[in-house]
Amino acid sequence: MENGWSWEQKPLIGELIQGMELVKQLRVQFSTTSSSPETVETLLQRILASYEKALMILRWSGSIGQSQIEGVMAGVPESPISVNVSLGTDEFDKGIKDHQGTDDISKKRKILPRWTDHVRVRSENGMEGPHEDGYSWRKYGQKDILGAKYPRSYYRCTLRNSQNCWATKQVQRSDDDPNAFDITYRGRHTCSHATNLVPASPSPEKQEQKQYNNNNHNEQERPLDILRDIRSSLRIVTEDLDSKEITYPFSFPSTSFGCMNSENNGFSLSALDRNTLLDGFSSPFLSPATPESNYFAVSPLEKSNFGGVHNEHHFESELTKIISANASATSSPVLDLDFSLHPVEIEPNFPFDSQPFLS
DNA sequence: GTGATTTGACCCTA
DNA sequence: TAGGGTCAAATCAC
Repeated sequence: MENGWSWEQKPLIGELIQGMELVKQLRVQFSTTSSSPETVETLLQRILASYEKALMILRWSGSIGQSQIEGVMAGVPESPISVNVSLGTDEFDKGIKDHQGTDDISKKRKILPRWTDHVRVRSENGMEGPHEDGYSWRKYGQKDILGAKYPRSYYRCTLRNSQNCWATKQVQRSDDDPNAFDITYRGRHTCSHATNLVPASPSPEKQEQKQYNNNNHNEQERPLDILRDIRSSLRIVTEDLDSKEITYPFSFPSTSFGCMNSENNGFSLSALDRNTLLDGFSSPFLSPATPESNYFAVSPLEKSNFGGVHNEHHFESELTKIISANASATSSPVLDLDFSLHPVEIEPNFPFDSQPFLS
């Protein structure tokens, strides 16, 4: 990055300003007797989201030390599932480049857009079965990888032919932890499988998430409870920090929101896609509108922020900052951009109510 | 019989 | 040219 601040400064400032605005609103809410607890909680969540993102932006720019981040990350409970997201703009650019000409149906290797979702999944029973991610995959190959103890398996969407869905994933058992699987998603699902899929016999994880989603759909669970559940169902992996590989619960809606624009040879989001995407983020943190994921999502206010982003690539970068806690941990492809996310969390006892903060 | 998996060969990229 | 990704025939499972 030629300038550590040039590109992320605006969103950072935006997040901080928004956080302040929300705090002011919160103060007003506190001062009015008519405000419901839900309203206050919603505002709190949006504030948290803004500050989390601001901190992430700072972290990307190297302005915050890892130790500080780890400090606020303390206290995150463990779960069998962890998500490891690594982002690379090289991959993204490559994806844009590679996708050119994918319409030709030659027998040459199909060049998929190479944005990837790198996920590490841990399986407590050691079985290679933690890969339920809402999609149906067919294994089409296995390969011994140089330097890897275990072979890499290749899967593609079973709806490849019927719905022309070219999403693939690679699953490789971790060398150092045989119970862990590194899953790399390539390409995006264009099929409708995920939203229609009803697993015949869902795993406990699935059942748990299903129940969780039902709660979301019924909107019976209070947002903070949801947030607490998300935290309790996720494990933040802090391993491998030396290699700068970050780990953070992170995902996108499974809904396909992007498309390649062959005219300008770039990644773009159609108006419909944008709406679809943003609608998926329409409620604070969690999106009942989206069937399978639990999101730390963009608040409605942030829609306007997105709207202010003129550069589509930049818009995409904004999307990568959306933190998601997906109980299934593997279901949502993520752009593989070349910067790293680092764990960020606001301390639960952050003194929002302190006078200096509110003033 | 149908669909999924395995596996060796082929092809592409770096 | 080596290594990784995909194809497709053979095999397996239901």
